[in-house]
Amino acid sequence: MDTTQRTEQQRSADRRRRELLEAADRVVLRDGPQASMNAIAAEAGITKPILYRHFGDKGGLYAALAKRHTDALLDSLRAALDAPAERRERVEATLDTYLAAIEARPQVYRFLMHPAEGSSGDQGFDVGKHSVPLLRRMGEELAQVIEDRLDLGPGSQQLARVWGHGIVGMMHAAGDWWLGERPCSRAELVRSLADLLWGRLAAAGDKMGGPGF
Amino acid sequence: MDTTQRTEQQRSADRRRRELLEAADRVVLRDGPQASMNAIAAEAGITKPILYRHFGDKGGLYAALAKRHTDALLDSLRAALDAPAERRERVEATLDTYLAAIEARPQVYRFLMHPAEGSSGDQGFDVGKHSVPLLRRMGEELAQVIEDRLDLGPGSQQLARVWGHGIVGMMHAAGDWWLGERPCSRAELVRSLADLLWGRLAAAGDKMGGPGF
DNA sequence: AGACTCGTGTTACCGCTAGTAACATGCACG
DNA sequence: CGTGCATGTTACTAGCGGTAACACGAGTCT
Repeated sequence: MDTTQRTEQQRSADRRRRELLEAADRVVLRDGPQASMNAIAAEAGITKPILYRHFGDKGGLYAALAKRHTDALLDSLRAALDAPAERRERVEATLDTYLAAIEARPQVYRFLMHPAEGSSGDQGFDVGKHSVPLLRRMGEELAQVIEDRLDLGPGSQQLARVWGHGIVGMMHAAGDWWLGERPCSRAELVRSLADLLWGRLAAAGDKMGGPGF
Repeated sequence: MDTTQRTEQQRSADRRRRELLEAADRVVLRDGPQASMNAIAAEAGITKPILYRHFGDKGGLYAALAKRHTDALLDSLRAALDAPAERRERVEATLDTYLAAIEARPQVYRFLMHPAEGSSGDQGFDVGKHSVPLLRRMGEELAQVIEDRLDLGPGSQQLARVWGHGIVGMMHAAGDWWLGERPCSRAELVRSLADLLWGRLAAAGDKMGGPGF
């Protein structure tokens, strides 16, 4: 009875937890990254302390919420990355998948990327410790794929990690800028970025005299 | 006399403004991005409303403070970008300059990159509107250099802008990750990133059967 | 001289936030 | 029946960004 009861309660708690996360999701979709704990609690039809009992603090709620979307996005990216096609096509598909995701749900994207966690405490503040986990996870994941699939010679592991984080950062910054200004279509952006990764920067000729950029 | 008086007052106000900015600088260096207006006012030996009379709101103070460091960093980057050397060397010098800067003053860097402006208001929240200005400025600047110096054929302006923001994002993300984990020396990181930009990703061979990444 | 303005500074407050303590209620187990 | 235990509430703290209202000193006009 003890174990059954326990699982029963556990399941109930998990269900409640999921409900709360969905409510939080709705609020974030509506209000963006500044969604307050009060607003989320109200949306869920309860009050703050319950939220805190479930998630500890705002960071905990943020982490749980972020994990959902991050996992979902990473699944899509993995699928694009593992599709049966040429390397260039895969890269383009992956870029396009990411860009389509941030285009479809910009509010969620903002929440994930710019949590705006400026609260008290955190006096020590180790640099990079509170950095956005989505970018890091994408970077590490991509690094793994690169290392697994590419023959990079000696020092391949470190090279792959640098590239993983670098490419993810490129995708992120370009996407952020593109989302704000919409200077071109998604396909054009994808193609331009892939061209950059394919070495067109180094291959391009100088425009005028002297050594070009 | 009116004009003289006016300039006198203006100079006095400017001096005070600079003093306040330096105090803010000190606090940010000490407390990181969560530096509060109260703390900055206390450091400057005054109280909050004066700060607000000078800078309007926290965003104004942030903007003024950011402009200083951003301008300084951009000057360094321009210098590295304009040095008389081969393209690859310039790229490496620029990357190294940026990384050296964030390595030397990580707190300031965090303040510039992650301002954590989560306050009230801003209900509308247009995506990308409040994005980090340093990254954008660096991206635009780099885009200009690329467009000026490289022969990219048709659509060169858009391509240059995409690349500018993409490269800056790559540099930023890789630098952020590197600063947190320190997995290698600065020189190694610079070399790896330059290799990425030079197309080694596309040139690398597959490791096992089937089409590689 | 006296009144008037203006920049500089203060205290005391508002509304908001994250987070918590203390108290109430329902429900299963001995 | 009473005893835990989870769930829920109200009411609070401390601190934030931001502001209104008041006070003082210096220069100016009549």
